[in-house]
Amino acid sequence: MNKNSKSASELKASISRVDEICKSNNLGFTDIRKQVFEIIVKKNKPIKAYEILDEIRNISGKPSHPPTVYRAIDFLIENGFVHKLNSINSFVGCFHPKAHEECYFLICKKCNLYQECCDDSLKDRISKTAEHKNFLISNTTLEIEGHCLDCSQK
Amino acid sequence: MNKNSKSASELKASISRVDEICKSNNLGFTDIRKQVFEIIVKKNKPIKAYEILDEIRNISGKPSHPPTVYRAIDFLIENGFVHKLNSINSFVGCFHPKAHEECYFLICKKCNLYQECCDDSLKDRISKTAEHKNFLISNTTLEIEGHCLDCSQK
DNA sequence: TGTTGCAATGTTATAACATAACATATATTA
DNA sequence: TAATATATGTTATGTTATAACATTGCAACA
Repeated sequence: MNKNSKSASELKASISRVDEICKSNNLGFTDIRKQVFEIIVKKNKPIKAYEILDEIRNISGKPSHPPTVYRAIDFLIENGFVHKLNSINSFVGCFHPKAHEECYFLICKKCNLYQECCDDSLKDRISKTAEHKNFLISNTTLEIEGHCLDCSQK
Repeated sequence: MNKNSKSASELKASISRVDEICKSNNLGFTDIRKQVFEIIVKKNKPIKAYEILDEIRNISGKPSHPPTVYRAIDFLIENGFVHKLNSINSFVGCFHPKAHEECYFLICKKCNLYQECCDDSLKDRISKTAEHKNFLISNTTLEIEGHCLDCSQK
């Protein structure tokens, strides 16, 4: 058992949390969206759209197409359940949806593990700079690539 | 005349600065690399690889292929003359090559203008957090999308 | 003065990532 | 039940990027 796999209960909790949010916000957490979310969260590493597509095909045995996956991803991102890592064209689940707007990521190039972080002082620093330049932020990408402790020791 | 265009002298200065750096570091600033750099700098907005390719084809009248452009871009990025904006798959010239390792970008979604910024306190904040998590940074992507003053007033 | 080695470029093909456009289904409700 | 809205299916294609191998040009040096 891989150290990155989430326990069944963590996984279930994560899904039901999103389920709750959708219910109370009147968002359709459809089967496809749920399945895509589950695949992303289960992997617990950045996953690519076409990997998700393959998973779906394997699971269902039926044909499935890119737009299906991208639409589900769009929904999940729009509602803060998933983030896109632009530097590696991959997606990760968000473990505290609606709890923040901005976050940043540490991504290990070797083992591919990532950490999602929130840091108010960093967030403040960024907004202050933007403000100072009279810039109105709509979204921020902050991705730090490198090596995690384990991998840098090897 | 567009407010974003660089004056001929600024452009020339930018190119000769890179030229100098290449000479003193024994890097081959070949015709193609120079041409790609010039196209990027001249545009003064984020430019896409295939736009560069089109430019080259227009200028030379000869066939030209993606690898040509991507190789030149790789060289320019490796040596800090150009940055990639991951959030919009585009490239921008760096106006203070070798003067820094990390920088961040404000990108206006409307007019597509960008600002490159260096902010030591922000940089410190980021390295401290990474350090705290025993993470060894190799490169950072920090891109802020939104609206610049002009565009948010319109 | 070959010829060897290397860095850069040319060329073909294809991989990887993402969306447009239109058809169909499903659910709600006027 | 017709109208509307939301979601999904399907085909095709657009966009971004690289693999793989051939060729060129030039410098080192035997």
